Amino acid sequence: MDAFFASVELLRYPQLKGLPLVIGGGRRREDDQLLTAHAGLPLSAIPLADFPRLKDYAGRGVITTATYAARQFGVGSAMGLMKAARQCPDAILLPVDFDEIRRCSRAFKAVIREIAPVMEDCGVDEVYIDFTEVPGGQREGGRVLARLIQQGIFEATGLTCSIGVAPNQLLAKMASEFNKPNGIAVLQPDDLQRLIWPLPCRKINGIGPKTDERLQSLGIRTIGELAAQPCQALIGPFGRSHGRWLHEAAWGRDDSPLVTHSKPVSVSRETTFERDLHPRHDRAELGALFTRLCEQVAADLSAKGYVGRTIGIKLRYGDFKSVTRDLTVEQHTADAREIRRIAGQCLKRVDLTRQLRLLGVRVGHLARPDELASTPPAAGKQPTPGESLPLF
DNA sequence: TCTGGGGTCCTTTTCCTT
DNA sequence: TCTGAAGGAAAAGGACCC
Repeated sequence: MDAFFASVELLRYPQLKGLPLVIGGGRRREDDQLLTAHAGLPLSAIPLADFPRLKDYAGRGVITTATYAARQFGVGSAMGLMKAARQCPDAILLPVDFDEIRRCSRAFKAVIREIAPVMEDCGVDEVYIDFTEVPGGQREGGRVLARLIQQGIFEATGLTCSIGVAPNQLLAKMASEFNKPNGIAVLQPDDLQRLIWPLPCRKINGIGPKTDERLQSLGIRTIGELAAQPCQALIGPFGRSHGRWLHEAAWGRDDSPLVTHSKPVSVSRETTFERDLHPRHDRAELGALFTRLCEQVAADLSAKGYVGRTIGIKLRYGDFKSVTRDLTVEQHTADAREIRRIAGQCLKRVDLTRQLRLLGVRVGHLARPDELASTPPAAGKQPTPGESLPLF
């Protein structure tokens, strides 16, 4: 029996379709002022007229998502807000409503689990589902079950979604793009040459801008052209592992199983400043931000029930170059002051003479506190005793 | 000119131990 | 005691995803 997978993607804010509207990444000071002015109201209850237009907004950020009306002006996900403002100055700029997104995310996953319990969670708005063992999962090649799921999600959340059904995850993901925003596409194994090969390589989940650029420089633009390359010809420029993967992907082959249970690898918080800050001249401001990031990471760890022993920092300089430093210690922790202390040690190993645009704090090597009770402390570097002078 | 935030995974380099 | 090889863990960077 074939395995069937479906990739479901929620289309956010469909109730606002028709309006040129974008959702901005991150929470800005203006958003907080707006929310304060409408104290107690959920975002959805604030009149649209009260939100700023892109042309009135001057600041850093990117677009998280945009309605189709806004996309007609050439704005779309991941575009800088400044650039978007030039393309579509009258678009309305909404802040991200994290609470609402989390609520919808939980609701739509609950609907799916009820119908098809073997599910891989891929973020707030995407999942893979194994149809194989679901009664009736094979009817009309999976279309019947997909329709049932679509309907259930709409009833629970008022949101539409697109679903792709295919013999594996790689193809299901691509199929889900075929009939956006509210469609179902069923891909059979012999559809590969007709429907997949004409697509640009970038459509393969895992081929990003860098790999695409290198493929283009080799004269490879479509998935079909990639498939026509002997595997050996790809191993040369891309290495054994990546080259083989590219070849397999072009032929629609993917035997990766669904990951139904996973534990987090790391927890982090980072923030881009409204203006670049200098470690010396803006020391007080940076110090407060640094402490707050550590407190947030500690709170996130506690909320999730984890402790970690690799503490790291991330800096982005004014020229957008990033560096990271981390330190693994013996004792796991979720304590904000301890994280702050170890992250402070990491700070001593980076160049602090240049303007910074971003600062982040990360904790990895996670474990549950009850897992540690029975195991001896792991090896790691002991923090130097006696240090603690804050750099910011 | 512009480029968020929170993640995962992979590769390469570095450092330490045997 | 010195040296080199080998292997593992940690560190750092980069690509990618939603």
